[in-house]
Amino acid sequence: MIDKRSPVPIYYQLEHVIRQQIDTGELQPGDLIPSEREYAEQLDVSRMTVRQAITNLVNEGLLYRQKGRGTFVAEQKLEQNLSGLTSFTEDMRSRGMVPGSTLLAFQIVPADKKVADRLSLAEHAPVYEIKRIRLADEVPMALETVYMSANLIKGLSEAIITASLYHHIEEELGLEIGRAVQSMESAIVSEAERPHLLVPKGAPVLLIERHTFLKDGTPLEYVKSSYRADRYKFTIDINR
Amino acid sequence: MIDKRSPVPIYYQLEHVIRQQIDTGELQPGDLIPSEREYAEQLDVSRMTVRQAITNLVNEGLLYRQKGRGTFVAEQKLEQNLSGLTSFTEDMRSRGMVPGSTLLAFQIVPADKKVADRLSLAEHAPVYEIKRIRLADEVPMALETVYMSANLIKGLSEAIITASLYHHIEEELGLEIGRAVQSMESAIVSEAERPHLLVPKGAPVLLIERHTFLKDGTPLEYVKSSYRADRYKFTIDINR
DNA sequence: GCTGACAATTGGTATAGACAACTAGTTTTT
DNA sequence: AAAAACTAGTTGTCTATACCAATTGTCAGC
Repeated sequence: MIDKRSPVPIYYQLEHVIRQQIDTGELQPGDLIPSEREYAEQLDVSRMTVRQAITNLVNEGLLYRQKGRGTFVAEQKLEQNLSGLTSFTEDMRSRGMVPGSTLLAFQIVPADKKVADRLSLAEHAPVYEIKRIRLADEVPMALETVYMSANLIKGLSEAIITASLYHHIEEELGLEIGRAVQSMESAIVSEAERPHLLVPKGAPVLLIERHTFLKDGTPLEYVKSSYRADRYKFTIDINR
Repeated sequence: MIDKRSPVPIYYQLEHVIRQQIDTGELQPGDLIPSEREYAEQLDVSRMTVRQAITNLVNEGLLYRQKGRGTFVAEQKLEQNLSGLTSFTEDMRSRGMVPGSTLLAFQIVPADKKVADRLSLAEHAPVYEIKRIRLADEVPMALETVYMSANLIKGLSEAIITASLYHHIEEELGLEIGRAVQSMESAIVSEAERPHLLVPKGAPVLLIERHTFLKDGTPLEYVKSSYRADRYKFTIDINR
């Protein structure tokens, strides 16, 4: 089970063992695990070594300690539902729906002041403007407009957009996405959007704006979307 | 600087000192901090104790270690704009507004099916119901309803709520908040809410639902809020 | 000038032990 | 019967020490 002569640190081996016992269900959420001294004696290692293994698992949120009582298996951690940073396609799939898309516009335009600012470009610099209706199970879910620097992402085509834009950026161009800042607000559907979203006059929409940046901080894209409130709810899981 | 007779653990005191030196700029990103042995000798404590302090700061991302070289101050962490998990009070303060609150209702009621489910309680179990108008710069910003198990959080009073509910839970009761799941959607203001929010008929609101859990997985609270769309925008920073 | 050996310094892993603080149950006292 | 004292077991903090592994600089030898 644990090999003291192995070059793999003992605390790391023990971590692995406990992690597996939780994975396989041998240890259930709420279960009391053996005490630190018990592990130490059983494995013939120092208590501090056991402590190091357990501390790491506590920091990961798999276990929690209670002074005077013992150490317990934490409730199952929810997957981090960062639907913000995943693509629309992944987002819909994870919700059990079939994603689709209708291209409304795909062109290179000079950046207006707002877009230039968001992408840290000079005004009138060439940017792609991509407008799409996003479908879920064939029904309109959102209206989306993407802006990206045409100099940064060269040679975009309609085919690439239809396939997977993110795949192209990360795999083909080798650009690494670092972080995204997303803001959300509530609004009433505009008359311009209404025919595309097929909602009644005065219907609420969730307005999402996203700025995506590469690992080195370069702005990659600026996206504005309007989601139908009757079909879309944004969920986020926050760990302290 | 460090008091060995203090009941506050030494490693915790040292953590605080280093954290402050980073805050004040005495230690800049990229700086090499004193070695573990140096700290140990200077403070006349064991190296392991120093290590514990540094390890915690490394886990927080404030420092990073390099074997054979030393320990360095990490690049400035993006502020985690988790406006979801901070309280309304903190959220408003960080936006430069003065938070306020008007208590509409504070009572113990039997949990209905939905609330009981969200809090993992039996139906009709006693829960606090706290309804408030949240103000920012004296103007209504949101309507909020909080549900909490009356058996878990005993002895709540109006005074405690008005002061700081979270402070009471974490400091006085010693409960540790672990994570929160928050969902957001767009909606039209209901006629029941309208008089409190002072918005015209048909105005959009941002509906936020939050479930907060303790470290051990116990549901702590279930909160429903309606934010005025004309005054509130939710921002989130996502790191990959 | 370059290379290799060496030493000094750093963090990484591990030991053995001590006492404090807290919890839960048992026993004794009141 | 209730309260208090005790006990055994837990995690929390801390010490003192040892050796390992990686990095860096120095110095001798070619």
